[in-house]
Amino acid sequence: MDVKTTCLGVLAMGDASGYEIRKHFEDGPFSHFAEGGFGSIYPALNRLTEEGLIDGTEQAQDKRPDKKVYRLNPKGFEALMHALGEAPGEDRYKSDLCFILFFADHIAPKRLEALIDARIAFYDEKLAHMAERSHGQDEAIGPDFVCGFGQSVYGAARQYLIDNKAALLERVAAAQNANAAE
Amino acid sequence: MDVKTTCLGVLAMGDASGYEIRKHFEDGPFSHFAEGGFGSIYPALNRLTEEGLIDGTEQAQDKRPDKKVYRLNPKGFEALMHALGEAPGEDRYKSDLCFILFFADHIAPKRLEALIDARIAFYDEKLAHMAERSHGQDEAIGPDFVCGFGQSVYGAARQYLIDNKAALLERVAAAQNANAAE
DNA sequence: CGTCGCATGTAACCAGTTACATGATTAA
DNA sequence: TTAATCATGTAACTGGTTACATGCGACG
Repeated sequence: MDVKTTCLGVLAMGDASGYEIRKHFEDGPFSHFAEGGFGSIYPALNRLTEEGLIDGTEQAQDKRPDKKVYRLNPKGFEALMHALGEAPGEDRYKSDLCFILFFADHIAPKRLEALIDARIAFYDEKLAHMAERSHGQDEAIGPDFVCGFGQSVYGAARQYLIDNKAALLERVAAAQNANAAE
Repeated sequence: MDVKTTCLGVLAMGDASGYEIRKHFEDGPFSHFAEGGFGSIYPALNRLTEEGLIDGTEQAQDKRPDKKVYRLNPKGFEALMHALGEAPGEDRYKSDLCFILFFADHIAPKRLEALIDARIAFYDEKLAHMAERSHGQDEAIGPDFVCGFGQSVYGAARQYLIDNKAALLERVAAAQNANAAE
């Protein structure tokens, strides 16, 4: 799924400008499994327009820069459905934190604690943000399911960190003391 | 964390050839949070050698192609420690499956079921693989912690899919019937 | 007889990131 | 006055993927 397809997906949920699409990538429900900055969104939107999958309308705004609002057209909808029909690529998860934690025995316990606490706070924020969105029985089936999935996964990650932080810190401190005594 | 740093990390756990490093990216504990194919590993190894961070030794093998086994040297270890000391980038998670599921109401229930079942099977495999590795009380503190984290997260994801599959399928079927009746 | 595993590498390509360019409004 | 939000875009870069090139041994 490249940025182009992801933009198509955002536009299927409602018309939006490039700027607004990026906000969806940052905040909205898409943020949990897709990404993209300005430098990829604007060119993607232009290419999609060229290909006749979306239509852009310039809108002048009061006390704001003009914006171009894009709308998915039938051809674009078809293209999205086609992408949805293909075999999904594998999920990819990249985590610098895990990489660092993998070498925990070489890191100062203080730093480990700060790193883990920061991550717990991050999950707290994410979860609070997601909880306020899921107001329940609107008929958004897919978004509900995916949002629940995200909550479930983030919740488990958060809980693991909370439950195992102290033990990790202890083990690391013990190992480093033993090493220093040698 | 680029491929170079990740290679340094793998080599910190023991000497390895490029081929073996890729296997670690695919199978080993690194596979959950790092990636890299041949096309990025071999050039990375060559650059690391040029920079004097690792040393390569050619080893002839019986009935096998020769291999170059790399070893992390003190300068390389320092470089790894330095990378570990920097602020970690944000985790990034990219999921085609979530994107597809987000539009569940446009997908045939049969396909949804197949997609979800395949993913559950995938998690089963991952979890089985991880469980067999964690033989407990070896002193690998960091790997243990990260492995536990992975198990926790994968377990939650798997459980969510199992628990919510039926409800999703039902809701989608109902929505699609209502739509067809219109 | 095919294809999988071992083993290393290069070259072309491409997608996406970063930095730059511009500029008004509004809140701290 | 400083920073943030709104708003769009380009150009350079870079990192990683894909495809290609080569070749033997083992297994089914």
